[in-house]
Amino acid sequence: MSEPRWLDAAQQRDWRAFVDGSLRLHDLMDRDLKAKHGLSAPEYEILVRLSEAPGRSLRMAELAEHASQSRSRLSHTCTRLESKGLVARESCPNDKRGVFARLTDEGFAVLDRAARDHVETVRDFFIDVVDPDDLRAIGRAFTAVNTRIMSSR
Amino acid sequence: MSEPRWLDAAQQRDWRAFVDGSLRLHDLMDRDLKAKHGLSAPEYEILVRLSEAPGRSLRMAELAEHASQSRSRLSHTCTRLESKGLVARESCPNDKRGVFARLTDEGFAVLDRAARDHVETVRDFFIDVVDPDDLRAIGRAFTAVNTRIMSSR
DNA sequence: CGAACGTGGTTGAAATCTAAACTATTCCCT
DNA sequence: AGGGAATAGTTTAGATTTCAACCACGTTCG
Repeated sequence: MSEPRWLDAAQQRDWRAFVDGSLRLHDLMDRDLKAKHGLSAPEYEILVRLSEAPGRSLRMAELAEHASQSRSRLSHTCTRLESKGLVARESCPNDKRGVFARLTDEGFAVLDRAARDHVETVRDFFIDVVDPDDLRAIGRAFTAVNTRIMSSR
Repeated sequence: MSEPRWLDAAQQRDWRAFVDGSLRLHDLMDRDLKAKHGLSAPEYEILVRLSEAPGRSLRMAELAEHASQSRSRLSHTCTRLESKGLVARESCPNDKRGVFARLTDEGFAVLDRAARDHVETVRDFFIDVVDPDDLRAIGRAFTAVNTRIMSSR
């Protein structure tokens, strides 16, 4: 039961700044999307990933992976998106267990409008206040974090 | 209705890496704390802030601010923490509307144990996989983000 | 003074999220 | 072929979070 390797003062400051900043930033984006387009952040994320997939369609499990959501949560969220007419579920011919989620035309239209506003907010509160070198550092760092987390399972 | 200033490919990669990485990282921390100490991330955050306050005690509004939580959420969470015996509510002598949240000795003990494990996880999945220069960049960047968000209200 | 407004905090209901159980299908192995 | 383990996805129940309404006290100003 030895003493843990505590962070030094600078590491602690940096880690805290990140925890705080990222929480507030996510929160801000969520409110912004909700207020302007009636989409929560996770919903938006799902639409984005679908829009980039071939045929604007993905298997549920794959979509969950891309959108960093649990399958259960994805199921619920998709049900909501479906009832709003933004996403459609289609069964998979090969694998009878499988289900595709497909972005509808209306879903695409909603996403298109939302993305236009969203990018401005991202610039306003993130890109424009961060030094370009620091932005690249963030990209490197979180790519490494993602790799680390993936490798842990 | 002009074309928005979309992010370029590199900015997009970096922003996405951050969104993804930070989501997964928060999620990981939350699960880790829950599994080992029965504390959710927001609960842990509250205990940390209280432990650092003079008298291990803060006004609710101030605590909400420090912990980046809505007042309503803080109220609910404190009620839970109180029923676990980790936090105590005390009324404020000066301002009869006011309420102090104070960390109990048991709360402090629980936090102490949790923090020892938590710091190892933070190292394992963040500090140790990020270049020290990039860590400083993250500190700078999110400090700026926090400032920007604060100034917007 | 006292009426209007602002602040601190709580509450209840509705929405969302998590964890575990469950159904259906496919895979693997003998 | 066929029985058990694994995978895909959903569902249910319970916990947490949000949102708006609310109560109590304080502050301001005519």
